[in-house]
Amino acid sequence: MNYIILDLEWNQSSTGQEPEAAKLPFEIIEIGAIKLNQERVMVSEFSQLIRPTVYRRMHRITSKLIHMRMEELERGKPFTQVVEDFLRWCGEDYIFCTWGPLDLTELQRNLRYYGMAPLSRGPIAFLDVQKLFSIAYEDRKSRRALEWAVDYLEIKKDIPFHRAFSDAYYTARVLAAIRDPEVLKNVSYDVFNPPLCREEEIKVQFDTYFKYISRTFPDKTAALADREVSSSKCYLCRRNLRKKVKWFSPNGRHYYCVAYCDKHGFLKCKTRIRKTEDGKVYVVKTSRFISPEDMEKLVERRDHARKMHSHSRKTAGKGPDKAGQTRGSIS
DNA sequence: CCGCAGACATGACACGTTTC
DNA sequence: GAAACGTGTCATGTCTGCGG
Repeated sequence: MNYIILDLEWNQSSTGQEPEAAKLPFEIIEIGAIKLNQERVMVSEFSQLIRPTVYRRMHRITSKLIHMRMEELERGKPFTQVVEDFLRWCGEDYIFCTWGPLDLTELQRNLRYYGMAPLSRGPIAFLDVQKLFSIAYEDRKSRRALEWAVDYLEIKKDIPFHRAFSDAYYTARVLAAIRDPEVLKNVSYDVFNPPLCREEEIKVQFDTYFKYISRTFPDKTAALADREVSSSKCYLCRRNLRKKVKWFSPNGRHYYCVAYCDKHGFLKCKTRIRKTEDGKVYVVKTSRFISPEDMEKLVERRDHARKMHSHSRKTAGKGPDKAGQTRGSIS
């Protein structure tokens, strides 16, 4: 399997007034890519400018960043042709790799705008090299700028940043620098097209956690009522577990619970509600085993939310409530 | 019935980080 | 500038139980 390291440059409305802005907030103006083989050795490259059809002026911040002028883009080819060439160049057996989670979403949005065939019916597995860098060299959570990672790894900066090809090139260098093959197993999913039915749902086991991306539901209540969403299952035993800490939410967007498995210990589930473009919702649930200490920390976090809540009630008199601690009603 | 709180919900922000 | 994501705080609500 090859690695296709993809980077896009895009432009946006300079006024924010264009009616197209709702359909196409970002217009892709350049595609750059590097192909690595199975051994992560560079075997091919792709670089193409795109002649814009929507935004005829370069946004001032964009132009400052990518050092490109509209006149240069006139030499570009139409988006549809460039994408066709690009996908042909990609070949058959590959996985997309990008710096950060945005590029595949914007690529698909542009494809849809031009009425082209979608890359996929549902979610697309890809490697977010920005995330892999964090897993390999930092705390798994931080997200660094590409140049930061290049400096950290002492990769020679022989071409300027912020052009599609050069950023794809540097991203490929960072990917190739990651030694531990286990890190590459941390695949991400672009959910521009969420799963529409049970069969399309994503269930993946990673080294230290399990990820579930649900099909879409009409609303949040329906999503939280679903058995698969609300369950706390040991992903090693495949058994449903009894909850020690029931579902609670410190902020209304994330939900947590802790269950206990006789064989594997405390299992923490974290559920995030995501909105789709057409107003539906889907759920991303991750499960991981935690230590008894971390279990205590989570309980404290719940109780802290409770305390903050009641404290604000007291100090504010008849006034407003604070963030509650169990915003959901997952059973 | 009213007033008062606590518990439970939820949306609107602000901040900090990244992408272009 | 605009968008996305995570985190946290603030400003609104509703529901329920208790005492009067």
